[in-house]
Amino acid sequence: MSQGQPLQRGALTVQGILEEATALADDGGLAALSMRALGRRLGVEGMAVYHHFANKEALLDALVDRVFNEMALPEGEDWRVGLRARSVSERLVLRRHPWAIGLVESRTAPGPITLAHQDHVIGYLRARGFAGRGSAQVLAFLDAYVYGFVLQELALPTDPTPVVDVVREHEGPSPYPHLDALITEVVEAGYDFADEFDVGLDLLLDAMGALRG
Amino acid sequence: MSQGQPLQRGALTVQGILEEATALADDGGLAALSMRALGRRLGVEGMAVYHHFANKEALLDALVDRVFNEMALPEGEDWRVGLRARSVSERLVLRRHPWAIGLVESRTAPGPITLAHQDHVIGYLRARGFAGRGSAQVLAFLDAYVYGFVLQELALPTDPTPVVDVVREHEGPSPYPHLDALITEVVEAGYDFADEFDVGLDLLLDAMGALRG
DNA sequence: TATCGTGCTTTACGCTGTAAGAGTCTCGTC
DNA sequence: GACGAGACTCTTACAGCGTAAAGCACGATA
Repeated sequence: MSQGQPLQRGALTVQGILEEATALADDGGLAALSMRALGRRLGVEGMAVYHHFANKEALLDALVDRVFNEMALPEGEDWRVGLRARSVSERLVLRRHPWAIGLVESRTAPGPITLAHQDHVIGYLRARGFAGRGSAQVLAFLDAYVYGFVLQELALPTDPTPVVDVVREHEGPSPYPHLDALITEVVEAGYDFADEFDVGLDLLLDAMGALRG
Repeated sequence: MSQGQPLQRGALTVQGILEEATALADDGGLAALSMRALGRRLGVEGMAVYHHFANKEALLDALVDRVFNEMALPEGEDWRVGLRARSVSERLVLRRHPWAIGLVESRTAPGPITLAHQDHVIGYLRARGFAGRGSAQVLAFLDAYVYGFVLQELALPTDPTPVVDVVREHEGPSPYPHLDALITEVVEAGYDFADEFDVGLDLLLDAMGALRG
């Protein structure tokens, strides 16, 4: 699967293609994942991939599905502990593959790995006192929080100084007085947005108790 | 701004371009928004747009920023009521422009409208007992929930029957027993995922009280 | 009237996904 | 061993993409 050297005939496998496609997207974003670039990386012409996937959409479907394989399943008796671990893992996986969350929006047919993952979580919750609808709600609300938080993290500039400059770049009264104050009080006091994930997660987990039984 | 008829020289404005670009993306998704298609809709060659926006990225930046104009700002004394109204509006706007949430991921420099919106919300929260960090947390957690929920809504198939078929399409024991049970108990009893938004939102708003003062 | 800048068009380049067809290699069967 | 059938890959081609560069036409200014 390494770059450049041509493969033996038949050495192109679905697994291998998915691995290289993931690596390609991880490195250069979704835009870098073209069929030709993927072929190049596999030591093959781009069109060769079409013998293993009907079209690019099918490849992307499989890619998204595969991401769920990396997410930890909830474990242990205490559902708060189990769900927290799963959510933490989910966030890390989505940060590792930033292209995945952008793809979710456009694909409406969950793959087998995704279904198996969700099936497991639902079963886990049902065994711990969450009734039918309650289990679905807990899964949906936690996922919503994780997806949304990661989305904000990805949109966060790696270097905040230009934004800070924009907020403060003015003469006379600031156009964004409250953001200005927030920067002074919080951001400049060593605030790390990533730390807030656990805070919000614990608040949400506490709230989920109301959906039990 | 209507389709087809050529414009007078100079009739192409930033506002007009943004309006048509939004309509184009609303209708056919982000993929339908090409510079040539946009020009066609404006009665102009695609390249003409480049006299008003440096490149497509700049256009997309402005599009995302403009979306924030449609979101209601929080109002009233009761912060729970004010925030709930804002979140409900935010969700509706994101559903109206499904392409917007996919764009957020890739743009790290918030525009002036976005900044003004956030500034207002932070000010609103500060005036109602949320200290520096607390106000930032409330905004982040609520947005995370709304973004993530809408993301799931957009990924939801408009017609769930094919997914139901996949879950149940088996001989012998179901590969997804808990999802199968969930469908029986909940989905087939007239479950509407959209209704869950308010449930989760109220739980989260209750939890936000802990960040006050 | 001559000049200039603005706003739009034209042309061109390298990229994209993928349809169609032409090889070529590997098998199972006789 | 010969042969037919598939499976697999490559080649070619097409329409569309973002956008650099240059050209053209008009209104305002000198």
